[in-house]
Amino acid sequence: MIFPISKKTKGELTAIPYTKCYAKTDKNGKPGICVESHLRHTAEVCRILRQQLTENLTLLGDLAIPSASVHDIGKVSPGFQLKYFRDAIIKQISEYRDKPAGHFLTDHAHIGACALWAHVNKEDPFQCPTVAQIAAMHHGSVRTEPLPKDSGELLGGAAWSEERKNLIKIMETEYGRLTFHVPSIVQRDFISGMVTISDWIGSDESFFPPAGLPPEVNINTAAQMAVSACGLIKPAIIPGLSFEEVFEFSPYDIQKQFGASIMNYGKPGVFVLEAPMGMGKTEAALYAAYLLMASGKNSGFFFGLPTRLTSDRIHERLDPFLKKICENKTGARLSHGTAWLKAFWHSSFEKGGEDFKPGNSWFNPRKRALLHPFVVGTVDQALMSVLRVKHHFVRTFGLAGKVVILDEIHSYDGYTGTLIETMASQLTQIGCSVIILSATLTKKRLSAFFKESQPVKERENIISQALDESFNSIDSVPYPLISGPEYALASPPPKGQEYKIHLEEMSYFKIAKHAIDKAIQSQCVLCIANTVATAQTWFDAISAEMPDDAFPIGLLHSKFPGFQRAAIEDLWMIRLGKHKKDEHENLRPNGCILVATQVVEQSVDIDADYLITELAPTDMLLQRMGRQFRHDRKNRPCTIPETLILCGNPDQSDNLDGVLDAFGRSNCHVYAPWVLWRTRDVWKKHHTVNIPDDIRTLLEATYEELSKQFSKKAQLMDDLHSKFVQHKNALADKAMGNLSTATAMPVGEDHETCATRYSDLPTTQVLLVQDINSTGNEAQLTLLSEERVMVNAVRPDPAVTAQLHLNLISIPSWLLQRYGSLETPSFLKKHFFETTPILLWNESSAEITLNGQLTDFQYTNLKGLFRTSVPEPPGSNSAYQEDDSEDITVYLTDFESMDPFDKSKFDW
DNA sequence: AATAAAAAAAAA
Ligand SMILES: [Fe+3]
Ligand SMILES: [Fe+3]
Repeated sequence: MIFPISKKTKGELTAIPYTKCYAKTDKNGKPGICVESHLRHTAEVCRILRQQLTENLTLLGDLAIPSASVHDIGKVSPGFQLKYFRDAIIKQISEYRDKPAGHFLTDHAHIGACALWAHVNKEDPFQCPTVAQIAAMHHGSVRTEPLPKDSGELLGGAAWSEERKNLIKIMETEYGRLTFHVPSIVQRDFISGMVTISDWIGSDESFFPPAGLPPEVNINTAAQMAVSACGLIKPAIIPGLSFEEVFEFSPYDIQKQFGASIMNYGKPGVFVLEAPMGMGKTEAALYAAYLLMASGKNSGFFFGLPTRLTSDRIHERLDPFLKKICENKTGARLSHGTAWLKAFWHSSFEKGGEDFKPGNSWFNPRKRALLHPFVVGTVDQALMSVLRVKHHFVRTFGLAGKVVILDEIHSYDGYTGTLIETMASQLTQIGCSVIILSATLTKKRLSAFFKESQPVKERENIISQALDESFNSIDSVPYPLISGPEYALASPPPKGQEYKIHLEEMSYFKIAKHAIDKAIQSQCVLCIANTVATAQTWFDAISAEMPDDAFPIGLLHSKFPGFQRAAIEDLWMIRLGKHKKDEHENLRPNGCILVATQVVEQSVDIDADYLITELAPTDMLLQRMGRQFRHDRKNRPCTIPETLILCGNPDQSDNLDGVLDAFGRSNCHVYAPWVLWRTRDVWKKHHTVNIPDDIRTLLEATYEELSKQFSKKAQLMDDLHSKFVQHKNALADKAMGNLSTATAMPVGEDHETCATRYSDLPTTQVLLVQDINSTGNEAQLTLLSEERVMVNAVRPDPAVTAQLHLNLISIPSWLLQRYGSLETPSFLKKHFFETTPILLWNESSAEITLNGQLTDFQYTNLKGLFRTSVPEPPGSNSAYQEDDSEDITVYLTDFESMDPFDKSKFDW
C-alpha cells in the first residue's frame, strides 16, 4: 500500500498532549485507559515476568522492560486517536473536525517504529533500533512498507512528533535505556514475545480496569497478581531426588549417564540420545529435565512428539512424574490441534482432573499454550516459533529457558527435519537445553545438530576421542550413543537379536499363500504394504484364499474414519499388544494376519512373529522389523524372527522405466527410487541381520555415496541419485524459505503461508455419514457408528464437534474435485475450519455419494475406503491363478512413462 | 499425473 503524499497544509497541526491520548476503548466504545497508564501497566507486568526468567535470560529480560514501556507509543498520533476516539478528540481540538482518520497513518505499531527510530539515540543512524523493531511487530506481524518520517504529515507533523518524543523520554528515564541493539534475531524475538505477553496481560480488564486502578493499589502489586492469576509463576521443583525416587525403578546405565553428562556440560546446548526402543529414552530425558530444572539452569519443559496420539500418551505418563518433582501439583499442558477435544473424551477433565490450578484456562488459546511451565504436544507447536507465521515470537518466548525434548526425530522428512535442526540451534541462544531422542541417525544427520552443521569428520573425531579408540570404520560407532556439543558417550548395547532375511519377488497370490501358511503354523504375521491400495489387495487375496475362520485377520491403514481406526487398533492391541503379567496372554491368537500400511511403523505397540514387507528405505525397514519379537514372550511358535522383503529386480534394466517398473510405480511415488535401489543392494547381501548391532552399518551403507563406476546400472543409479539429492535440497530450501528469519517481515496466519509439514499431494478431509436430514441451516446426521447428532449453522457445540472428528477421512483433493467444487455445508461451518464436504455412505451397497453424484469410492468397515473404477493395483490380475515365478508380476503399464522426480513436481 | 502418514486455526 502506498500512502498519499499530502500537500503541506497551512500551518502545523495542534497535537493532543500525550497525557490526553487514549489507548483503549471500554465496553461501551467510549475512551478508556490512557496511553501512559497502559504503557506503565505493561512495563510492570514485564518486570514481574522478568523475575520468572532463568538466570541466563535475565540480561535479555532486562531489555524487555523498557521495550514494553514504549510498545504502544504509536497510539500518540492523530491517525490512531481519530480512528477510535473521534468524538472525544474533536471536543478537545476542533480543527480535527474535517480530518478523517484515513488522512493519517493509523497503524500504531508502524507509527511506533517511526517514532522510536527517530527519537532513540543510536550509534548507527541507518540501523533500525531493536526497540523500534519490537514496536513494529508487537501485533504479530510487520508491514512491508518503508517507515515514513516521524515528523511527517502522515504522523501529524512536528507537534505530534514532539509529544511522542516527550513520552519516550519519560519512559526511558523510568524504565531504562532504549538504545540497546540485539543482533540475534532469535533473541530479539524472545524480547518481542515477552513484550507481547506483557501487553496481553496488561490489557486484561479484569486485572487493569478501564477506569484505572483504585488509588490504594499500586501497579506493581496489580501486575504481580495478574501474572500469578495467569499461572505464569514458575512452580517450585523439589531438589535432590534420585532417579529411583522419581520413577520407582533403578536406572539403566544410559539413563544415569545422559542427565549427568548434560549437567556436567553446564551450558545450554543440543544433546542427542540415540537408543533403540525399550531402553527408556523417555525416562532418561525426563530425569535430565528434572536435574536441569532442579538446579535452576532451566525452568519448565516442552516435550514434542510427531503425532497427536503419541502426545496424548506421553501426557498421561507425565502426571505421576510431575507429582513427584513438583510441590504444588501443577499438571502438564497438552498442546496440539485437537487437544481441546480431549475434554469431551475424558470425563475426568470436567471434574478438574488436570485443572489443578486456577489460571490454567488462560492457556487455552493455542498460541499461549507454550507459556505453561510444563507442556507436551506435537513438535509442530514448537516449530511455529521459527516459521514465518503471525505471533511466532510468542512461541519463542514460551520455549525460552525450557528443557525442550524432541522425540522420534528419525521419523521426520527433509522438510520438517530441516525446521527441527534450525529450531534446535536457535533455542540454544535463548537458554534452552535441547534434548533429541531418536533411533539411529546417520552420521550426517547427527552432525547437523551441532554448531552450524558440524562437519561429519569433526563429529567422528569427537566420538573416537571419547571412546579412546580409532574409528575409521562406520561399524564401530557405538549404539546406543549420547552426543553433546563437544563430547560423546557410549553405552553398553542391549543384547542383539538375530533376524533371518529373505529378499524375494512374489505375486499377490503367492504372498497371500505364504502369509496363510505361516499363520496356520501358529505365527502372528504382520504384512506391511507401501500403499493403501496394495494393502487392500493383499487383504482381499488373503481373505479369499484362507480356510474359513482358520485364524483372525485384519486390515489397518489411514483410510478409515477415526472411530473405526481406533477400534481396529484397540482390537489388535489386545491380540498383539503388551499384556500385564498373565492378563490377556491367552488372547494372543494361535496364528493371525494383520495387513497394514506405514501406520504401524510408529506408536502402535504390536508384536509380531513373522514380517512380510514391501521394500522400503532401510530406516523404515528397521522400524518395521522393530515390530517383531518386540515384547518379552515365552512360547513363540518360532525361535527367531524372519523377515520377507518383497521387491522386484531392477539390476538388469537398461532404462529408467524398467527400474521404476521393477520397484513398482506407486512405491516410487512414496520413496525415492535411488534409496530403494541402495536399500536392495545393501540388504540382498544379508541372510541374517543382528539388531541393534548391524543398524549403523546398514544405515550408513544405504546412504553412502558411491564412487564412480561405468556400468549401465551405475549410470542409472547416478541419475536417480542426483534426482534424490535435488529433491532433498528442494525440501530443505523450502523449509529455510519459510523461516521467520528468511525475510525481515513475518506475515500471514499460522496455517497460510507456512506449514510445519510438507505434502505434495494435497488432501481434503471429508465427513462420512449414513444419512442426512437437512433443512439447510440445520441437519440431523446419522454417523457410521449409528449415532445421530444435530448440527446447526449458528450454534457451536464442542461435544458434537468431538464426535464428528472421529468420523473424518482425508482423501486426495483431486479425486474429490472430479465431483464438483468442494464446500463445507453451512450446518458444519461451526465445527470445522477446514473445507469439509460430506460423503454419504450406503451401508448395503457400500457405495458413496458426493454432491449428489455416485462416486467410484466405496467403503466397508473391514477394508476402509477404496476406489472401484481404478484398474486393480499391479499383480492382482494374477492373484487368483497359480503362477510360476517365471511369469513375473505385471506392473502398471497404462501410465505413460513418467519420471516420479520430475522437476515440475518440486519446483515450488 | 497420482502416493504413506502426519499437522494446522482468538487477541489485546
Ligand atoms: Fe498495541
Ligand atoms: Fe498495548
